[in-house]
Amino acid sequence: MDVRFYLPPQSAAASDTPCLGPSPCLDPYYCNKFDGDNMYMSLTEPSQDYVPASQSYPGPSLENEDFNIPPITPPSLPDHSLIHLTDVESGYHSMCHPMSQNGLLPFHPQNMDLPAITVSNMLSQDGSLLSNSLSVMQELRNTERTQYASHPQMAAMRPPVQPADIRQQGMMQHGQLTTINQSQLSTQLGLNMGGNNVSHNSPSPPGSKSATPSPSSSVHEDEGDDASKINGGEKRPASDMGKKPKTPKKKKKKDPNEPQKPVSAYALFFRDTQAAIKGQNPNATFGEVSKIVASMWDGLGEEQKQVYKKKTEAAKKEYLKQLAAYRASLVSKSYSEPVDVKAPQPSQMMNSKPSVFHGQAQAHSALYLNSPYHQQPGMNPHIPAMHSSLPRSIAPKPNNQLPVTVSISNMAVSPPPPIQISPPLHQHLNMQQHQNITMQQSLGSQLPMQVQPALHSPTMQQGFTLQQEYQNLINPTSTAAQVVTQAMEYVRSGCRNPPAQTVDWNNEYCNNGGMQRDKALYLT
DNA sequence: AGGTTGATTGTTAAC
DNA sequence: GTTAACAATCAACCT
Repeated sequence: MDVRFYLPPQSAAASDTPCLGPSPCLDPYYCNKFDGDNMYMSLTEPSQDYVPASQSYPGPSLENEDFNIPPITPPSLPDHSLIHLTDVESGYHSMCHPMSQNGLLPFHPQNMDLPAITVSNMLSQDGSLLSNSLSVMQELRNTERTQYASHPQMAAMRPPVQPADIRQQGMMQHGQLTTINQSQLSTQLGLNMGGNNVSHNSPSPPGSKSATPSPSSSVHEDEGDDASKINGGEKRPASDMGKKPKTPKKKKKKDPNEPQKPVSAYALFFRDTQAAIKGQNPNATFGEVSKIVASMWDGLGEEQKQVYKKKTEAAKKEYLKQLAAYRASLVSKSYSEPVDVKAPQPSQMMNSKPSVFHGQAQAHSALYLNSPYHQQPGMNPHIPAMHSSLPRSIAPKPNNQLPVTVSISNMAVSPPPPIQISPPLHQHLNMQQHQNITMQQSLGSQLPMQVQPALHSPTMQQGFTLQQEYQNLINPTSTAAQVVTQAMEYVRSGCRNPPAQTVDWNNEYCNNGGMQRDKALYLT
């Protein structure tokens, strides 16, 4: 019998993260504390800069992926000195992100018939950020139906049973679980549920096991191997258990440094909402949560959806910027690589995929127009082979459990290994340096490392580039401290007075940023 | 197809 | 041989 103890990737890092309560909390997700008066519930909120632990680390993907948006990491970091503050103590909690600092949720069981759980990242009806607080009236079990019974208005608002409702009904069969009253949830979220005030129970049968089955891994296996393993007594994939056969997913390998595509509006909504749902129903399965989120999304007002869509669009724009920088760095890398790599044989050059480079070069030709390198005929034939050697050898295998540098520069890239670059190649890096010139102007003094040879690594340069881009977005003239100050001012003002020239603080900080950093900190 | 989350498990590398 | 880290997979739903 093989007994495993699974330690979530975040946990190790979380152990030294101030998990905010009287006692240490090793679980970054369910960090519940009770200090006598307040119960703190940590709902670590996934965020855009959250890098999944199970991220693959493939070679550079140079295909024509024209849509990747990397995580955007706001420049400021949460002040963990405030983590113990309650709403009263930290005035702005109630205005914006009651738990954005650390994911802690003030919980006052003595004050309520219905304990409230506050969840961030929610939008108000008019599209502006509510305090991002979602006070979920946590119903005790079996209260859902009585809600409608005792509140005729709500009962009247209850829409005809919809498919999602049917699903929910099915989910309500179990009474053991904490009930989520979605109408109240929505109300607390400030979301216009469009009359879709359907209560959602997220039953998890007592003793229900994990939300998801654990199919056997199939890292190497083909479909045929699946059968053999299954027959060998291993756990059968859920797809074999009376469910529709699932098409085997074959994730293509991606460069870990490659900007990540922006997630859809729905995905953002899912991120924001699932934490609340899980907070209410820790035992809810993913499927149940997903259904609830979906029904909430259905009931979401168009304005609210638009807010999410705008965020997606903003992320898209940011992605395009970062993608350009990323691809530029790839090309720059490709120039530096050959130093230590044998020149490819002619046949290799023929077999290499010209599109790999050419596609990139074309896609970003504007970036390279000034590159002397590109003006040198006869150089291109080396490029494909250079790329072929790029992948993992250059990009260190990211380890999410390691203390990935928390610096802003790390938001999109992993710490690059020192790359030895011969002097001539530094010339070619000028291309990128040119791109980064603004970055260097403002960050140069702050980043003395910049002069170190290792930082000629395109990867690092890219990181700085992105950092600078982000900073420029916020306020081209701001220092990091000023940025933080602006953020704090904004938050204190209830997220209603975005500082001039700032990036969309609603999106980047008030709505997500704080939690993003919480998540990021857990990861570190 | 790929994104959301988290749990689980197989594989692999390191000791 | 043990252990830790990584990668893959699944759930329901949306884009």
